[in-house]
Amino acid sequence: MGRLRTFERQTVVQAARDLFWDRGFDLVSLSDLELVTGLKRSSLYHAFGSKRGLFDAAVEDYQDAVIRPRLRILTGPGIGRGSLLAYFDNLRSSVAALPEDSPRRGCLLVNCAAGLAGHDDPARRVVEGYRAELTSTLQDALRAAAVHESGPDRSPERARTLASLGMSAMLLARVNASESVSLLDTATEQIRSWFPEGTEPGPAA
Amino acid sequence: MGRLRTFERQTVVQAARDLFWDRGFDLVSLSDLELVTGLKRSSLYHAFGSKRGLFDAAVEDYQDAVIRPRLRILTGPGIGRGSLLAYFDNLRSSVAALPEDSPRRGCLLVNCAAGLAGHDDPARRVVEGYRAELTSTLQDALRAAAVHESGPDRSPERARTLASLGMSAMLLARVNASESVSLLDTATEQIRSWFPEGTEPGPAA
DNA sequence: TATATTGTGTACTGAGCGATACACAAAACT
DNA sequence: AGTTTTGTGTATCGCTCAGTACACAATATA
Repeated sequence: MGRLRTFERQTVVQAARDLFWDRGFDLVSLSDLELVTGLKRSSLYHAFGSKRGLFDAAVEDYQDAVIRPRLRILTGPGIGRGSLLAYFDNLRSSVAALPEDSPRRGCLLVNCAAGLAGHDDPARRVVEGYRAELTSTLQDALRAAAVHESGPDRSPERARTLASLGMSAMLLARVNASESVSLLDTATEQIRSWFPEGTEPGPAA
Repeated sequence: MGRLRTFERQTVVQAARDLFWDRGFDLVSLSDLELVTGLKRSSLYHAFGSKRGLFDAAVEDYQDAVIRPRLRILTGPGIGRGSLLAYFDNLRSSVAALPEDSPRRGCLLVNCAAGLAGHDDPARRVVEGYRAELTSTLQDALRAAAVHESGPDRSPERARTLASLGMSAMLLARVNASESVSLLDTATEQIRSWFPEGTEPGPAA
């Protein structure tokens, strides 16, 4: 059926994703994309239709390769206090470990929230989906961690607080990395204060 | 000493500010600025030197006209629980009251944090200054509200939590206004839970 | 091997960008 | 009144942008 593709789609999408992650949609040009992908315009347009098409593919890959693996920590085995702590510890590493000028600092979707999503409905839906999934996943873990609590269910407010600390940390990751880490540490402190050590059941009863 | 200016500098700066607020630096063109200010390029360049110069003036005006008046609620008389509640109530109104598509939704500086400030040092410094001032002002009010508390000083973590809720609310203001309001309500709940009613001294002893 | 089909490279388009050159307008000074 | 100084309008600069036309390359099918 004709000539075969000589590049791996995923490799190209990920190179584009890191560039969009770093600079945002508007500040990435097609020449930039040619450079980082090693492809010419014609190939990019042939495969993705438009700059926006490539961006959408990059966002999808970002969700698959970055967001969801991270969220899976929260839903994994031993959901509850431990998974909440693991989630924020993981996030903390991803801010603290990267060099000051790494393009992978911060969060592509948080950046979208302040940019594209303000006036672009598809982008808004993606960002809102991310926020909703993050909040509800946090809430599930919080409820699981609170099984022995009496009184009203505090998990909705707690989920909002933790989600806010996480999103703000991503927002500040490129502005003040150490403060970003402090926000994530604050999330950890909050979790520990809500669920003191020893609250959780061990791995084997 | 020559011909007099026929426009009010502040009027022009504020028109530009609202446009930058709405769309961000990159998505505002000089033609847009001519439209909203009613001035021609030559006058704009004569008065502000460059698009960036006008943007910087707009950011300064934003701080003077929007940020600082709001922060002053926190430092005013009766600093403490009441001023904290007033601050977040005021913020809540500014999100809830504006129409869905108002250009004044969200926060110019929060948007900068996710955009310009990632790669532009002057912008980063402005955003970081804002964050630092917000956090320390919140912390002062929290400390004042906690004068009767014993034990370790919890105001640093509390300030980070409240600042995060505020920044996240601004971040989400254009994505999901009702969730933005919920975050601000969560901040209010937090304040009330830390400082139950009756904790505060009345206006007159 | 011939043909159809698909991927890639080169060169270009029209549009919009930020910025500027320069003539003209108007008011303050002598 | 004449001169100087400053604000404004017009027209245009060079550049970069996203997107495209088209020739050529390569491979699967017949």
